[in-house]
Amino acid sequence: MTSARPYHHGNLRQAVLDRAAEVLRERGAASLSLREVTADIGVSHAAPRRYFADRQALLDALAADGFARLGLRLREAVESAPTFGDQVRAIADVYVAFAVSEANLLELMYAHGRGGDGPLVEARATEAFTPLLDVFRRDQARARRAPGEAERTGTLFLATLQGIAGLASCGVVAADQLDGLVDEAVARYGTGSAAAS
Amino acid sequence: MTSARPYHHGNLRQAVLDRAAEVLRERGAASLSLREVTADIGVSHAAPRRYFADRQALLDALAADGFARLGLRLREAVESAPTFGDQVRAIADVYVAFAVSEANLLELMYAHGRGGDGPLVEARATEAFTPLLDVFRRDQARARRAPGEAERTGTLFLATLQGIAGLASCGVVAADQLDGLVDEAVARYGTGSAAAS
DNA sequence: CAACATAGTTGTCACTGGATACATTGCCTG
DNA sequence: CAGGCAATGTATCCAGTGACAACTATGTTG
Repeated sequence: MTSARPYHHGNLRQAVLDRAAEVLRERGAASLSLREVTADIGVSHAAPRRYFADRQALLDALAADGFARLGLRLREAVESAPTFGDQVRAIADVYVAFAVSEANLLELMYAHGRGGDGPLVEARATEAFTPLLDVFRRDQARARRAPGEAERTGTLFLATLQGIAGLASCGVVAADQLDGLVDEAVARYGTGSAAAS
Repeated sequence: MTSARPYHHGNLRQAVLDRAAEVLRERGAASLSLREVTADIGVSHAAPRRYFADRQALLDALAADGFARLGLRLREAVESAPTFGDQVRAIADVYVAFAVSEANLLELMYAHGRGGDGPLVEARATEAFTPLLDVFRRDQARARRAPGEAERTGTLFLATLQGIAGLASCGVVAADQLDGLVDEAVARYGTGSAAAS
């Protein structure tokens, strides 16, 4: 292992993704340089080209991975919560935690939609939000509501969480206000049809 | 004073800002090149250095200007609406319209907070949102609520609007869902102290 | 072992942004 | 009104970056 690095890295694609994710988290997508990443890994500057056609492809992969991880966490959160209210609470906690700790990644994930080219990313995005919307769909099934209201409420809840996290990331919302905002959002959206009380 | 002299541009700073705003709107901050802007204006690429120390300074100025314009529109919206509900409605319309039509600018405005350096921008941001929060503060004054609740509700409303616009910009929310979401947000936050329901 | 496919390297080019030395203009003072 | 001087714009150079093409090392297979 201390011998000269083998010609074949063996897992270069993943190594590039890992290091790029670190840089992204620390300094943002704008200052993510392919050359720096390759230098850190210890390969030549053109090595990743085989796996990522260009810089944008690497960013796409990072965004897609981000959606996959976010979706997984949302799914786990929903599955581990018994009631609608608990699920809403768990979703809020998971989403805001993700959004705050990986603010740069989330920005990349969303900024990407405007770029236009990224069918994979878009698919991952809708897939990631499915568990969230399902929570509201199931709640709607228990009550009598206008069709489509679950999607609208769920999307509005998602938008609220995203907005909270965004304002927190950019400093408009102070850190000590964050929990209170999340609490209020959960209170407003988590009562659903069951807890009309 | 603004007479077109062959040598002294006379209004170079504003010309750079104007052209940069166009490029930002069309193609985003990432592909905003000082050289391209100066070429479009017809001066050399180093000319703006007198006014903008570097590229980031130009972006800062654009973001600050964006907050100023957004704040102005919010203020006008509030002043032209008589009741609390109307004001909330007007704020929502103005904010979402701004966020959708100037998505790249808004991204720059928010992304900036993370950059760290920008006291001016931060001041402009809080200033821009003052009219919005004031609307909720006045509503709170009419009702008896816990102190600070107005700020929290207002901030939550702002977060919701920002989230809606963000999801719409990146395609997670389709264009034909946008109005419905805004309507529901207004319904949820615009009833204020009057409708405790 | 020879031919081939795969994985990574080297070299190069175009472009971008920052820095600096220099030129031109117009004001300002003695 | 002449010479200095600051404001303004120009001409160049340098470093970093992404894209691309040609080359080389390694693994695989008949």
